[in-house]
Amino acid sequence: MVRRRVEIKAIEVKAKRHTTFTKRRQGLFKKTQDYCTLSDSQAAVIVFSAAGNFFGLGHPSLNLLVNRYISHPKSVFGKEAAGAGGPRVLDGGGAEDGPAEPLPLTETERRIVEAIERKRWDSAVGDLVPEELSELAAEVEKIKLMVAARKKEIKGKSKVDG
Amino acid sequence: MVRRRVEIKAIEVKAKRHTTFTKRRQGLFKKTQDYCTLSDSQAAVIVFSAAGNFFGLGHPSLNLLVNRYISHPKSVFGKEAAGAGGPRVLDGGGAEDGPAEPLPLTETERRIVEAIERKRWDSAVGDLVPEELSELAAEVEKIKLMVAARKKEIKGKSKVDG
DNA sequence: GATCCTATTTATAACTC
DNA sequence: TGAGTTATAAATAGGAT
Repeated sequence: MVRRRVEIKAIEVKAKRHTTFTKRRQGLFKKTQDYCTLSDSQAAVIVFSAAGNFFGLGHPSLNLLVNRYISHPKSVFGKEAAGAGGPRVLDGGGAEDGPAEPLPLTETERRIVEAIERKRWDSAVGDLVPEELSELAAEVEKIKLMVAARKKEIKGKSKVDG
Repeated sequence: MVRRRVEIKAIEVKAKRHTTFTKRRQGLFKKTQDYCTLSDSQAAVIVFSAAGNFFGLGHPSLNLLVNRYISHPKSVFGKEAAGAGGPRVLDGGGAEDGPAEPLPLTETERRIVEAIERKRWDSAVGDLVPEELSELAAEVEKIKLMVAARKKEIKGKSKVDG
């Protein structure tokens, strides 16, 4: 019965902390869904417990929202991002013409090129560390998005041009 | 003064809908932050308005959480490789040693390599014809599967953090 | 543990400035 | 527009089962 108001600080007692982790997550997810319905918006929640367990929710879907975020200019993955300290992304920013000389490749990019040339994707990926995997995963997402966009473009043209 | 309880359905009146969109987002973000503090967890929220405006929040950061999600086995990257009945394995199923000399690249592969080197994925993909798109899509699938497999491999080796 | 209960705290719909 | 105010609905801490 909520004997007293909550202090917003880490709950010391493990059992209580876990109960709160479970109960509040339910509340958070419900609020997120109500939010989308009421305001005709799209929202997603990503949660990782201290132990590393994953919980996620998204409307219409978590993957769609993550994709949308990744391709958004305000994300570090987005085309217009590329802040000084942020992780490097492909297509590093300019809508301008291609650079006169190739930009230096990251280690991950170098691995990919090598993998393609040797037709041995597996051997290249097999050595990646977690950070590189995340980078590669983000890059793959970008390719997927562009493939989808190109497909849409083709579809649109075929309707008009035959 | 909350004259009546909220019905969870799309708010018709535009002004009201937008007010709710703004106010509830504040509440959602606050709850998310409190949640992380109280239960010692990590959480992120991604929101897109109906008009396409982006709002995001993450603890410790949105990018970190998205990265963590992307590389998590339960994301789309992990799902497909997880099951025994999943798609067949990449790289032609051969456990054989790599070829002594590089195989000739397909036109698509050549495009990809060039794209990586120029950091201009978009321009490369933008010129693809449907057949090439299919090929690229297949390549992307292969990367996804190997990322997932590698992720699984890492997880198995390390006991992981606390 | 999960789920139900319920006294309180918290969030917020309508309103005002 | 956006930032309070306040009466009421919703969420929830601690208990009970």
